[in-house]
Amino acid sequence: MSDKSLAARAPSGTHDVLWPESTRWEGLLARFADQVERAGYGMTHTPIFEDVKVFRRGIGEGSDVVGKEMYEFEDRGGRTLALRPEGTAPMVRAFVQHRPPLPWKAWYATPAFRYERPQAGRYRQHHQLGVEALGPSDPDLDVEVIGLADGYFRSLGLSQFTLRINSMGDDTCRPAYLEQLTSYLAGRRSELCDEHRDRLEANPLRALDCKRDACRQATDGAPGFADHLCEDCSAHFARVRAGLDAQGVPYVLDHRLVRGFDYYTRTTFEFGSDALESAQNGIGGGGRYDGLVEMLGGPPTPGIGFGMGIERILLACDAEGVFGIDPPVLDAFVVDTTGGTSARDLTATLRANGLSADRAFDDRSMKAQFKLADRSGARWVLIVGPDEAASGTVSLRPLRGAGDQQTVAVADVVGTIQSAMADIPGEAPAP
RNA sequence: GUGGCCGUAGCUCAGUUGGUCAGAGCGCCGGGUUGUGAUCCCGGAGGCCGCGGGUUCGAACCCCGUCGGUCACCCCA
Repeated sequence: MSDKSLAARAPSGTHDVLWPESTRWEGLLARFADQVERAGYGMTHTPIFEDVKVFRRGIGEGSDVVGKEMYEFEDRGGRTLALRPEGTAPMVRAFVQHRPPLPWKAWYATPAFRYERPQAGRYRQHHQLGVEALGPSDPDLDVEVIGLADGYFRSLGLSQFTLRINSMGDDTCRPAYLEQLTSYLAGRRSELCDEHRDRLEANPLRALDCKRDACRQATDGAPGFADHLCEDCSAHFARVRAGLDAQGVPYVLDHRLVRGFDYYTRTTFEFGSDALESAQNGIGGGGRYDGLVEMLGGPPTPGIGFGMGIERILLACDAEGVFGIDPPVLDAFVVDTTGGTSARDLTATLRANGLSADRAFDDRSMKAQFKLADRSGARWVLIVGPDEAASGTVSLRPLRGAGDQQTVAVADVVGTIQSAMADIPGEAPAP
């Protein structure tokens, strides 16, 4: 009995990742782990939900994410929890709780939840990869973190993306800048779009990032943060840019770059795909958050990190035609037309000897079994028909590449395949 | 959350101002004379046309609602 009112589909804004698409996810993860671990970052797991205060205090009450996008709920014990809307605050909370030695360099892969109107590239449950580096205030660390993101994207084959960077100053220079910006905008209050006219005092920075023409024009001559940094912030930012230049990491300065979380200080950056038509083209972003550890109850500890969205990276890869799905690969596929017992035992033997092997079930026709063998990407098909069964042999037929079909004794099957594979560079089975 | 567009077999889609229109390609399954896939040929299974109401003699095609997708805004990964 089917029940159409019970829609058998994932909730709005969520999605399943089936094979073989999932192989891309695995590849993405493996590549990321390889790159950041070579830079000294260690994999870190934190809970998928936290006390809601971790996000309220960390990301900021005024942010859209906290204000209207959190999956907040009360558990049976009356605790108010929230599914993590991003990765940094939980990581910093874990740091404050455990106080690992500095510098603490960690990476994560996690789902993130935000209640937004779904769109292509924007999901209510999406997945992020990221790193956090706590301890040093050294601008060279900024360069390292940004460079890791840039290098990772390039290693996937992506090239059509733009890195934008800005500095948002610190407690020393930000108040003065905000004052200047506010008074500048106040003078042009009537030119701003409705929304930002109302929010001018609450969050003047937002107007800089507005896409409407009205705000665009009104803010064209607005003072840029980069020109109003204090001495320390200015020197820091200069060193970051020099480092990126030295490492050949291309970027553009963007004084309109305003990130949505309250915890950012000094360096902020965003990677946007130029291959994606959609407005949802941000594939990664991050920045320094020198005050966040304190906000979450820890000792003054600078930090910087980035997060990137797996779904959007994949969309960008599709748009650029890179990092495609690897075809399935199997060492052997057993075709058995004698009832299946040979297939049963042969696959077990092959697997026990480190080879990958599969077979058909339900006693299908030889033609059907061969089609499955072909689809499996198997290098060899092991055929067991009446003749082989009677003589205790197996016919070994290469499905891909050169070679003739040969008949070998059952006892020699594993050895024959292993030695054949040893002749092919890079295809030797795991010991 | 606001506004626009869309929702037909597993996938991509065609369906004439509502009346044999429930279809195609791909995929899947089976067969092509008794042991060999990816090509080719033949055949087959699968949709109450997202769901629920309404209008009508009659709706996949019209109206309302709802769910989902998508685009822009918002915001971000």
